[in-house]
Amino acid sequence: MDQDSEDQGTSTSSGRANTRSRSARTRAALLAAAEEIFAERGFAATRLEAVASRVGIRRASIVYYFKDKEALYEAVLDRVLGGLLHAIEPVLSGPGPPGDRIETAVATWVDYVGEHPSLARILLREVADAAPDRHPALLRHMEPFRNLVRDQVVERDDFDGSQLAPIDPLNMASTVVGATVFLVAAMPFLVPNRAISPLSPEHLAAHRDEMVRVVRRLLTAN
Amino acid sequence: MDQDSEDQGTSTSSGRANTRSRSARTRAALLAAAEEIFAERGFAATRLEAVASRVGIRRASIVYYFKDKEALYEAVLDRVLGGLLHAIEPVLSGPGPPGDRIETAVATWVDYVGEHPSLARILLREVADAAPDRHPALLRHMEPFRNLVRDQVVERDDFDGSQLAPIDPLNMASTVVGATVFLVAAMPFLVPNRAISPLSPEHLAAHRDEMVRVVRRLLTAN
DNA sequence: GTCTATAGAGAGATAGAC
DNA sequence: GTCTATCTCTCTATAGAC
Repeated sequence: MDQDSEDQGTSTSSGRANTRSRSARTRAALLAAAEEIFAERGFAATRLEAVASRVGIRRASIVYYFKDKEALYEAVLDRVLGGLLHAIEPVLSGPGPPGDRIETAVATWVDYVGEHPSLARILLREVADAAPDRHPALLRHMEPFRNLVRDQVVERDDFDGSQLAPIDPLNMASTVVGATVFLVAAMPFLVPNRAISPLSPEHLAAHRDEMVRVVRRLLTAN
Repeated sequence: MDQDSEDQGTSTSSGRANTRSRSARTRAALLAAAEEIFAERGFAATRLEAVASRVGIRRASIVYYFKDKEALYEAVLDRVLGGLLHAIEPVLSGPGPPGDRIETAVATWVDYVGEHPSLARILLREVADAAPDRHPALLRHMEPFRNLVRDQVVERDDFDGSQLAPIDPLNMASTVVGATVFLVAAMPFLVPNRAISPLSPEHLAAHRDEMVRVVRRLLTAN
């Protein structure tokens, strides 16, 4: 989950100042373009031609940075999920009572996705791709998140000696995540007129509050 | 939205008893197979070869029933959304106070999707495909649903003279639909062991109750 | 680093026999 | 109704020049 793995060294040897820099910039542009296009079209429908041309290079040149289409996709997943983890992990592992932190994390999650619609679409597709056998690429990138959830559950058990609400944390997480990604992806085209707006701040705020209420009840009740 | 458009007549003329029947059965099998495969792989990744072979015919024979891949997909959408409408419309348009009917419709929705995981995946993909410009095929099939929602809103305004809760019905619907389809698609592979189970009855029941609570609060509060 | 050129594999669509 | 055969196009991956 290495957000920025610019690990092609600072130029192999006796590096000129900007040798690495151009490469890094092209690589970053490639990742950004791929993220958008994978999100909008899905893996199978994405044309490497489209990714390359958006960056201003030729299709065959992509291979200099990424072995093949799948490696590119994996790198995108890594980047996009790394960003999410980076946003959520600190608030979830911070100070304060577990319940509060979870609520804050949910609010953070909603805001983050609202600002990163690509993430919403990619999650939507990854989950749709999940099959009894064909585990989606997502699974390989989810361990940090699973650990976060597990730690929270453990902490909550410690913190609040009372019988924990018999919630399945995965059930809860799935519900919140699903509601948010669907909303973020769907609203822009469900709302008749404003074709382009990603998601109005009011809608997003209402949704965020609603999600916080949902987890609050789930964490409290029973 | 014609659930079963077996409108190739009862055999063109002087029909033998089963001529139409074989055709209809193949067509139905094709639709069922296509629904599953489109749901699991998505439109682009679906191979007509896979659909044909599951039905026991050759790829080229599909064209006898459906002009091309896209026509097949449209027919699948039509079928699957028709089934959903068929399940929900009566309870939403039935007797009783609007609020109650909406809550019952939500419960019906959750149960229906739980029994039709293909629908969950297809909705997930359709929403992910939605783009500022590229309106997904789904849009063309959604009018009946939009009408249902609109009628409910109107009725509720009539019924309950008090100021209606200032909820955006689309926001609410999107949240519920998203939460449910995501859960239905994700649970089977999020839960470690039981690789195959579509969704445990307990999880589904908990989710259904939760969704009903969510809409109840949204319809009441404010 | 980026390009041109091409190999090679599918996959959808079509024609026409049975 | 279903099949075989084939056409054609698109896209990925690779080789190698600059």
